[in-house]
Amino acid sequence: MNSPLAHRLRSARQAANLTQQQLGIRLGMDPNTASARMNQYEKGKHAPDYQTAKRMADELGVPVAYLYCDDDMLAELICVIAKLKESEKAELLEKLR
Amino acid sequence: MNSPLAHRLRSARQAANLTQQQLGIRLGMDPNTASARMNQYEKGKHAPDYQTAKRMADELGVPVAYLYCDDDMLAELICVIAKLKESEKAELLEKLR
DNA sequence: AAGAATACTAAGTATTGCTTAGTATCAAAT
DNA sequence: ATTTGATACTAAGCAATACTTAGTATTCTT
Repeated sequence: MNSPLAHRLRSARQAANLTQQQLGIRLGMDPNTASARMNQYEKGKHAPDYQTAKRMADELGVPVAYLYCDDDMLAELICVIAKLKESEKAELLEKLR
Repeated sequence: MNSPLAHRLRSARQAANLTQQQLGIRLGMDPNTASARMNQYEKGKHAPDYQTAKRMADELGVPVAYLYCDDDMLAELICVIAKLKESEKAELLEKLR
């Protein structure tokens, strides 16, 4: 089993309409290495450390947990739920348990 | 910002009533190194690769995304939602968007 | 077809995790 | 109170992995 981060990253980056290099630069990477690094993450060749993954998630407007979620439906739910207000999340949690 | 994995791992392991070594052995680690490795993950000294995190999550009965979730309420929601049937998850997703 | 932009890759170097070999801490028993 | 056993934890060297470099491949635009 390999990490879902590669595919989730790609789909979120494309949804945000950014190139691999553009995204890397926004994350604070050296412009000379941003392209190669981001491509390696997106092709699943290497894995970013957590801090980098968190910055990617923030920049792309998805929860960081989304990048690591191996279940497609749960991944979608994570994205939708993250957009709720705190009070709505609390309410949903109450209802579910 | 440092990884939430350390704390999430600890709470899930304690909930499962396992020692660090016991859990490591169940994940297929060499019994001689299981204790040190698991402790390093739990103290946040080192980060496991995804495959190891996935095995930890499976063994502890939580979704792997939970280990990487930096938002407490969302983390709880992830655990609760993962226990729903597929049809119930689909229904919830429909309702939320 | 040419040029520019984007995506991708091999290989060496830098960094990080894993193993080893212990020490620290706590609980239970004597 | 001391010993014993179980659990938690740590430093340091070795092994594995990510990052940088220097490009090539592909796609898009004109």
